[in-house]
Amino acid sequence: MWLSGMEHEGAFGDGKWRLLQAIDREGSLYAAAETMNISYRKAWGDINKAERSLGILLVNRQRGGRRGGSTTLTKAGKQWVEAYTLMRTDVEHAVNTAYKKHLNSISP
Amino acid sequence: MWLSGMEHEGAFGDGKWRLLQAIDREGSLYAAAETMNISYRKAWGDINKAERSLGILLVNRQRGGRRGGSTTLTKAGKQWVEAYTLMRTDVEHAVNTAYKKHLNSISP
DNA sequence: GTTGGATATGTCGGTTGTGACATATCGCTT
DNA sequence: AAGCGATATGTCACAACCGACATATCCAAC
Repeated sequence: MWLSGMEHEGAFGDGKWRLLQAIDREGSLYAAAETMNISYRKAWGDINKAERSLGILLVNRQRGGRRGGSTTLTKAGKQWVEAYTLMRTDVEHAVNTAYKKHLNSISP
Repeated sequence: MWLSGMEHEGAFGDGKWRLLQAIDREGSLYAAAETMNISYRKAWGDINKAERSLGILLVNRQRGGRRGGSTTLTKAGKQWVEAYTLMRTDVEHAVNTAYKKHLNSISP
């Protein structure tokens, strides 16, 4: 499952969803990218695209400082993750049910 | 919505679904491709991919003859279209409901 | 056996998406 | 002021996908 809009094609999906969760755990985009085995550049691009697509500020970015900086979820970001998680569960369940109901007996 | 499998990525979706319906109406792949404004080559490739992905013979192909040939849905093909249509309706409804329930109040 | 109109299929060039590389920037700490 | 470790961003090459073009093949009707 993923979301699209009129202007933004792959606005949000499970990849960005897991990335946001990793940011929440790690406290930085850099560390989150590492744990997901993707380049920092990609992670950064994904977050930006998600924010621009959704029109929601998902993360607080902190540059510089002793520890270089940090990235954390905004309140709206946490809300979004929570809501997406719930929707994802509902949809997954519905798809499973519909699949079993209609296609399971036909498709090998 | 569309279906994928372990080995086949875009196995079946609304495009192929509409193509099968067009074949059922027109009685030939050639005519179906025309009404959908896609090349015969693409339509042919799509049908083949769908059949190989699903492991189901969806159409009867008839080559040669006075009228050149024809393509019609097999019984299994009609069953598949019917089942996919039902599943599609269920999923669409569930997605709408889940979206309104969880995301509508958040996303602009 | 020739024709007509469809199916069948290889190939190739353009388009788009995606990630790696390189580099700039920031600000606390020392 | 120098260093460090993170964020920020332009660029570019490569892969993967997709459709257009070209061509071969089939067979009932005549």
